[in-house]
Amino acid sequence: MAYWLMKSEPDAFSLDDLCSRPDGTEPWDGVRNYQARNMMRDNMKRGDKVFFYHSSCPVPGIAGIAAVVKEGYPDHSAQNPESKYYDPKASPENPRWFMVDVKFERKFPRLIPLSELKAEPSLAEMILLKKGNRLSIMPVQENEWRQILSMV
DNA sequence: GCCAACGTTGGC
DNA sequence: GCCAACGTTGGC
Repeated sequence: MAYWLMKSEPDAFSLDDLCSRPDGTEPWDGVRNYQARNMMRDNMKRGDKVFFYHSSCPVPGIAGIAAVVKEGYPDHSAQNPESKYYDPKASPENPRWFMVDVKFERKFPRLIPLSELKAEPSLAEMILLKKGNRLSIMPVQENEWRQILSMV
């Protein structure tokens, strides 16, 4: 089992939104970055755990945990001209973009702010904290996962 | 709203 | 294949 971190803007889709979905499940559509796509298409497996990160908000940070419940499949929003995620280069033969389904697992009693993650020496190697990183989906090491859980 | 950092596009 | 221009991300 692997660990991941997925970013979402809470104004658009928050951990609470995920929790209130039927079955607590949501397709992670709209990712239009090849590195992130490849992770969803090739690497994220059913049962993997995900930190749900809130970005572009007053206090960015980790809000809780979700799990991968459906492995990579075509992101059909890319083929829907009505969708804001429409990509004219996507087709049934070449879907181009992929997504996974994630399911709500747990909301932390408090959000773990980015500032605390930055201040924790043992997290110095986290991809999230690397200068210039813009990935919206990234792997998390097991020791990083455990460290962050201890900060909840 | 600013801006650093990075990704993508497209002319050549 | 190079690289300048442009677009996006996301913290601050």
